Amino acid sequence: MFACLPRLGNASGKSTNLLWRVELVRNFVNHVHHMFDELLQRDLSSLNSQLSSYLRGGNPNETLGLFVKMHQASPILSSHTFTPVLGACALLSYPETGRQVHALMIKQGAETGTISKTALIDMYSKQGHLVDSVKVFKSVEDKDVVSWNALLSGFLRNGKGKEALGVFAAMYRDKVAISEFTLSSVVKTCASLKILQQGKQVHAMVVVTGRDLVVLGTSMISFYSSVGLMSEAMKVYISLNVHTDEVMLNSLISGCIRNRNYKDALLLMSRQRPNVRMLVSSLASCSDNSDLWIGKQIHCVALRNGFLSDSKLCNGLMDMYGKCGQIVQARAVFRAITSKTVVSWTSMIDAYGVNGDGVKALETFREMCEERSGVLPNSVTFLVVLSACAHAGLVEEGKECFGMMKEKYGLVPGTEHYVCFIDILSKAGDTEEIWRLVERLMMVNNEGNLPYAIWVAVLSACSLNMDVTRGEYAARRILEEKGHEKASVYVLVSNFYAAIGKWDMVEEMRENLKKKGLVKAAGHSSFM
DNA sequence: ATAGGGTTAG
Repeated sequence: MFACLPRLGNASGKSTNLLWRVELVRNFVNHVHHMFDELLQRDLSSLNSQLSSYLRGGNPNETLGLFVKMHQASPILSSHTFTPVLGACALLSYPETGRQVHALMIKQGAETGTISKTALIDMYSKQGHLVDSVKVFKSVEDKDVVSWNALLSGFLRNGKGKEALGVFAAMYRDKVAISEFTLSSVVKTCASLKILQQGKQVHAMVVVTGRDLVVLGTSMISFYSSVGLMSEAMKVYISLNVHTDEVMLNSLISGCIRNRNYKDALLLMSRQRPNVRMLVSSLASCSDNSDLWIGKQIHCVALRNGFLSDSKLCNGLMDMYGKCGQIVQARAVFRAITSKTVVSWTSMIDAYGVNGDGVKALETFREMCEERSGVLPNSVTFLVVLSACAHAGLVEEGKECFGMMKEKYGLVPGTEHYVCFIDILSKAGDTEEIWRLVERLMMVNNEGNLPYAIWVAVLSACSLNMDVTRGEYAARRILEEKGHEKASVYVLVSNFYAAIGKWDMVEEMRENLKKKGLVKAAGHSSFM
């Protein structure tokens, strides 16, 4: 609506513009009147459905824009206003907008009721604010299956698989009648945790309930693919006797490629016209497997079908070439992209970074930061830049970038950024500075707890630099950590003690491993 | 109000 207003910035200059300025203000006032008239003519419920239809059409910005105007025009809104608006907030990832809407809901008394609260649970979890999500869930008086499902998928989305299973168990205890939404999320949880037994049990439940088999079947296929059981995935596909569902076929094809079953992949690919989404997910599998040959085949298919104008596909190609060490090819794809997004730039920087060319990575990063690139670096960009610096031992540049991230771009470093930065400082041999950083982090963190990954980074820095005192402190923190009683913990700590020559402690770690039954059989070659 | 494809970056 405001797009048709003249730009006030043009009014600068001579006094002859005065008349024009008056005209401009008059236009503006007319415009506002017009806007109010328009709003008054339509009642709240039709505006609410307009909000929903913007959201369904994939235009969260339009939803928020209309909402702001509605809020200005009339102070009272209904809960049907807020649910689509929360959905838009969830999509847009401006963390504070959702909170502001929540505050407004409380002010208007519109946050009560299961449906409103479920929308809040969903919004907070999609924003990564799990704590708030759980808080809202606890406040729901009449919890129904949908609010439970929203909580479950929230844990899943935020990488908390174990907690998601805990929610499922709680639903069982509370005798909640589960739905196909529940099953779908639980199957996905089993896939992310790679737990075969539970996944099979859920498969049985899917068969018993017998509803929505195409969607649930697709989940089952991707579950079996992720645990490496392609024969089971294939069985599900055949038993459903639905051979043309694009989503299901894409799931099966990318599973085949991930498990290096190229024969079946090609066979299945011939059952549908190639589509961008399928090629992109296949490319991701090629990147993981460093399968340059099949990656090149996909490049050819994309070329023949005219898909090279798709920037997402090009990003996938760059990533594949980068991971396969083909930096020249990655660069060629990058140069040909007409509208480079932040992902394109980040993929290119990372391609240089993983190939050890920190200088080229930084050069590309600086080019990206110039205004004419039209994009801004985000937190993933900084992560790949920092990891390129760590990899190539570019200490000063790494420090500069870490500072720039906060000061110039206002981005908050996450655990991964700190891990990378500690790695950089470790390359400089500076455990003093690492320790100052750790102390500063412990001050701001509640109860002086730091994420496990940070202590791991500190410990390996201490191993590298033979810092016995600080290393032993980090080792203690790591061993105290709950839920990390895995072989990798003892191996990590044991490697530190080996580095500083404390062989009695190395032995103690080995004893710990034995006591907990974590010792693996020694490796041996497989020929007879 | 919740659910299917490791769509692209670590």
